[in-house]
Amino acid sequence: MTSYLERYQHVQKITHAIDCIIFGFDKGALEILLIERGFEPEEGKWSLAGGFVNKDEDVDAAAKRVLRTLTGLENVYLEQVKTFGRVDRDPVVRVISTAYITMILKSAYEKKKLTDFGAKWFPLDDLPNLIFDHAEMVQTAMQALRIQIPNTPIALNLLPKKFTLPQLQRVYECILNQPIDKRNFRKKIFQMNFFVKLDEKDKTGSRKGAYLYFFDESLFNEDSNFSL
Amino acid sequence: MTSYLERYQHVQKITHAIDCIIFGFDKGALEILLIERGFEPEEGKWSLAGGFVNKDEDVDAAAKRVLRTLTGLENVYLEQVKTFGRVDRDPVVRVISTAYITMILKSAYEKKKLTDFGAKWFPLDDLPNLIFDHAEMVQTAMQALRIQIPNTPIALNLLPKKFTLPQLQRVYECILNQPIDKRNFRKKIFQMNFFVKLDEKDKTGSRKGAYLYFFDESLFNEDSNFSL
DNA sequence: ACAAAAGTGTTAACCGTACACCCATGA
DNA sequence: TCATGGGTGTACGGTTAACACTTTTGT
Repeated sequence: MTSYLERYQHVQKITHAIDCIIFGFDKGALEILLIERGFEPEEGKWSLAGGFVNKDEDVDAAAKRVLRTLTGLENVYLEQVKTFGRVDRDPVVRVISTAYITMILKSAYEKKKLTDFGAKWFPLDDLPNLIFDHAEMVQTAMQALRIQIPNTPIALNLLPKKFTLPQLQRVYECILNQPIDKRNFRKKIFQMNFFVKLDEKDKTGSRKGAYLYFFDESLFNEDSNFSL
Repeated sequence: MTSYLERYQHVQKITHAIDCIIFGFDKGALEILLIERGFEPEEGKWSLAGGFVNKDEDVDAAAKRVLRTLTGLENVYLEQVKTFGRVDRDPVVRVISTAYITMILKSAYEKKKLTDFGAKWFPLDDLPNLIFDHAEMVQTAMQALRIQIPNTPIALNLLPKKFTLPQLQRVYECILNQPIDKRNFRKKIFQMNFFVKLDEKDKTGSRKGAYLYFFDESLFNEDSNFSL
């Protein structure tokens, strides 16, 4: 009987990458953070924020590391979307890449880091040419997002702790790419008891001002019937 | 400016595996095909059908190859579930593994191959101890399946081309793990025009016999409003 | 005073769900 | 004839979707 290690002797190893679809929300629109590629092939095109997985590093941890390096943020929302494994997806080197959806607060990251890395925000409906299969990764991420947001509160990661209902509705409209009826949207909010209304108003969006709300995690954990 | 290849010089490579959650349907119950592990560690436990991805092979192709080798079947339904990337998921060697849902017709595969590989069918509700994180893979696959089957016809891959409605209902009940009302189930079937009723009956399940149906792919492609 | 965004209820259509009996057949 | 599984329709309740006007306030 051959030993376990011997069985692995002949096995081929492959570079494993991660790529992050980093979503942000600003001025009423969804954006994605991209990095300009400074070398061939595909020089001048843009790419998702990515990196390679080290031998002694969890794949999820690699995604966190890339996020931290690029934005200075810890505890970012991260979710695996899919692994892209075509041999020719990178024309030069064989790389298998696992794509992650991530969401960051545009007010919170370290802007200097982004400029160091040549990163830039692009509105979702006006993306530049992307390298390799990164456009497909974005498509796949959007589909996954659209399926999930009616039943989980992940979209809240795009807004500050305190947010207004018009802001939240706008986030949903951007992700679903369709208008939502204001009254029906609020009706659903009010059916969930973990959206807590504050006495403060945010006046940046209108003269009248909109009430601020926050999402009570512990109430949500007791009764997580999320539906929007 | 460093060349592209130089940039990859230092990058660590990792063994990449695929593992297939192979579903089958037999005698009114869902089953999974497992392989007995004949070597340490975890000797005597069972594992999903897996294999390694070659350098010049698409990840999807590796999954197809494993399926073909094990069952002799081509054109099997295959769908990526998730990539499992913890450093310690295999205690001896670093292996990243992409899990696939697959469905095969229990009447169609080559039985001899299965015995050659030490493979065996297990009912879903009575699985043996699985190696590594394979139990988690099965869990994840079931969740993914349950979400998908109301809106896609993938569950039909578990049945022959011609099938009866009681059979199909049973498949849905097994995957969702709950009884379904017969009349409501049929009402939904009849709303979709791509389920075509034949004049033949299948008498293996009852004295009266149940009408056979088939799923018309081309009608489905025209109007794919699948809902069950 | 007016422009601009926030906030508020009701109704009709639709969909999901519950439910019980007859039918065909082989043993 | 009887036991077994196949086949059929309706009514209720809940959910979703459509819809218009008033309020607040800064300029």
